[in-house]
Amino acid sequence: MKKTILIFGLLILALLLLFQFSKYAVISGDLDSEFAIAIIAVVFFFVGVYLNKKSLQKQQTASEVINHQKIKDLDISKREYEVLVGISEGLSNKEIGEKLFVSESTIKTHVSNLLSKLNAKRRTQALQIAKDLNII
Amino acid sequence: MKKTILIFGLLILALLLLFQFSKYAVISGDLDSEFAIAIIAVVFFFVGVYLNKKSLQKQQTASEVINHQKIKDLDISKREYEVLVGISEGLSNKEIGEKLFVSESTIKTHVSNLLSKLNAKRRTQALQIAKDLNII
DNA sequence: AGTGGTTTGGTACTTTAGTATGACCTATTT
DNA sequence: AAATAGGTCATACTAAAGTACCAAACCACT
Repeated sequence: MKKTILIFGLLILALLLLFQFSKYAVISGDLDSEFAIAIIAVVFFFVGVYLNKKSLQKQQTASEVINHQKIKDLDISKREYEVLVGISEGLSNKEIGEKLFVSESTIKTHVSNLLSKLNAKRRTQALQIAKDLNII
Repeated sequence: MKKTILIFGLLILALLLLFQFSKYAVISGDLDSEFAIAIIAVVFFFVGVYLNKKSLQKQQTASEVINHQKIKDLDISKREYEVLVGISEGLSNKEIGEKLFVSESTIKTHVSNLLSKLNAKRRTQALQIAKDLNII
């Protein structure tokens, strides 16, 4: 938040400087007035694009970026998370085992632990919960 | 696509008119030059915001709106789709049956048909495929 | 060197999921 | 009226998924 305010302040300052600079450049005859206006138009156009992108980005991060902190809070280990990813790819326990080079038994253990940590009864429910928590 | 080009054309035209108008307004003394520049800056700022929003919207609609046509193409019936939604909510066959007021057997039939229509081996894979096709 | 957490893996078991098949009912279409 | 498509349900079966419990190996850390 503080960072945002700082960036905004600097931006406004820069724009005012550009404004004043182009005004004096035109007065002193170094710059064509139409050209100066065109520069200002282009600059403000991109400022609009930039600010809009920034504000939209923030809305997205809330629902699309995975929440690593939540994973830690739930005590989900790296291996368990890899298994969760395998589940989300629609793989069977056997296929996940082949992907991670371990036995199906191991995957079953991980899945079972994962389900209790996510408070889910089935792998499909685990997916739904994981999506809700933005950890997948 | 044609609509987009039309809007862009009209936009550029309007901007050029604004440009010319403000220039003559300044020359004729009806308008202060700094004020005119400020108007242009503001207008271009919002043009930037608008265009950016438009372009980002299109990227989202492609991946977030469900594709009803695809559902028809895959011959997925209303009931089967309801079952698919149940699966995506992490429900068991029995729970889906209770939700839709039919027996578990019926759900099993629907699921089985759904899997073959989606070319999936498991319900989790069906979810992954359904998301890929934007039908869920 | 021992402790704790993770990973691995097995056995034995219960529960869901999924397949195959057949049957019946009901709209809709031909 | 007969065919068609969708929905319903059952039985019987196979295949996954999931639970419980145990045990060994590994790594990081003190």
